[in-house]
Amino acid sequence: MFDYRQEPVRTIMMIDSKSFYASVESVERGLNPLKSILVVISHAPNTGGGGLVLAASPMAKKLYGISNVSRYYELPDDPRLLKVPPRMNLYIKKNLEINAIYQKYAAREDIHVYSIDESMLDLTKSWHLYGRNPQETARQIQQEVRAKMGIYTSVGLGDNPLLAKLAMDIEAKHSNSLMATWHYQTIPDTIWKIQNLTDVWGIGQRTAVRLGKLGITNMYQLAHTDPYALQANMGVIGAQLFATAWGIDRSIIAQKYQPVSKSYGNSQVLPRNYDQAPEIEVVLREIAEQVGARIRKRHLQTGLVTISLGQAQKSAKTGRAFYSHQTRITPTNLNDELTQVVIGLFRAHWTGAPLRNLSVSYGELTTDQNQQLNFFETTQIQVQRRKRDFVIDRLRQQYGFKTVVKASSLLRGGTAIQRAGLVGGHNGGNSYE
DNA sequence: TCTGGGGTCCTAGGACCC
DNA sequence: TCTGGGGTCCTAGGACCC
Repeated sequence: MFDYRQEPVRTIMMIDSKSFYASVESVERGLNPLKSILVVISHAPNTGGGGLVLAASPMAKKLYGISNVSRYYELPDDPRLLKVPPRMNLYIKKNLEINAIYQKYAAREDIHVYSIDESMLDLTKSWHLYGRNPQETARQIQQEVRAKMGIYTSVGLGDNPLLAKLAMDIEAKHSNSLMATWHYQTIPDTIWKIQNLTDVWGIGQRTAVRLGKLGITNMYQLAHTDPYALQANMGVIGAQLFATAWGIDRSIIAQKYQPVSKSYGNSQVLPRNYDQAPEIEVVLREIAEQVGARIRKRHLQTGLVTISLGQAQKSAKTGRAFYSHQTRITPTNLNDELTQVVIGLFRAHWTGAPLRNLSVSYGELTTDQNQQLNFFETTQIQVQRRKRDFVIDRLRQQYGFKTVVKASSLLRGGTAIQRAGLVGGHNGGNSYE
């Protein structure tokens, strides 16, 4: 069907730090990450102490069937099981150290940090410097990370990024060697053997159901369906899925991924249902300013503000729990302007139904070389406001969030003070304000 | 499981323009 | 003026990933 001679053949390595958070916590305690029985569990202040398992060690998974979405109350009451709080800042630091090791093996532009525990390396030009074949080089990287960091890694090798990622997800993670290699030539024995569509990167529950309606329930069937019918049915996604089934991925790491963020946003689940506009607005202001600080730190301005409101219950009318609204604005990164837009969106669109989830996101980012002045206020006032925002940002970076707190955050409903020190909504681990 | 949190990409339909 | 046609921009929603 496909003439693979036309496809790019590279040596791509997808590396995943096994049970990363749990492994870091094990190593910090002098335990072997494969033998320890440990879970990292978040006590988010907003979920009433319910707690959510962010990571479980392999043995914890095996012995108790704990998964990464287990809740605190589902955990067994067994003293052998270590339950530890997350330290997000530590994981970020360890991730940087691991990637520094990778940089010995591949040039910076040939490394793509995919997530906090996954990186993709293009070793086409460099693998031969370290081993007689790519597998030997991969083994050496695994050993070095294990020796220096105590962390085990799963490695998928492939002729392109897609094959490497699938080799890692589907085979390497579950094999004893923690390594697997997938080539174009072995697709019938690898991709086409995948029975569960949702195991495949890019196919979630909804897509699996849609494919099921077309009579497609595994990867072999997907590869042997009529691609034109698929595309007619599912658009670009259909074409992409078909390519995936044949292991086709024409991207090259150095070209495909530009690390520039397109948007920044924060969201949070509220500690209870909020049904009063003033207390909802307090939290929206807090989030609006939190995201504002993030874009100011990167010297960006936003031209597109989006809020998303999650209801306590699905709407009887629409059947949905979430709705979002956005608006374009003259680019800014000033708190007063951002909060004004966010609150304006809220007041224009809130249905009045109780809310449990709030989010604010800033897109259309541009650099803030020059401040856009508006027509309604004097230049002096606007410049002062900008300075004030930056001064507060610096104080908080140095001395902690609570150094400067808005009076409104002390009102009923505010969550910012409680959440100070969280990283990605979880405990940063080195913040004792 | 949208009652964890932070992102990206795609699509349908409407507004608006010529 | 849903009965001409093409194009762009914008918004809201859906789906997926880690």
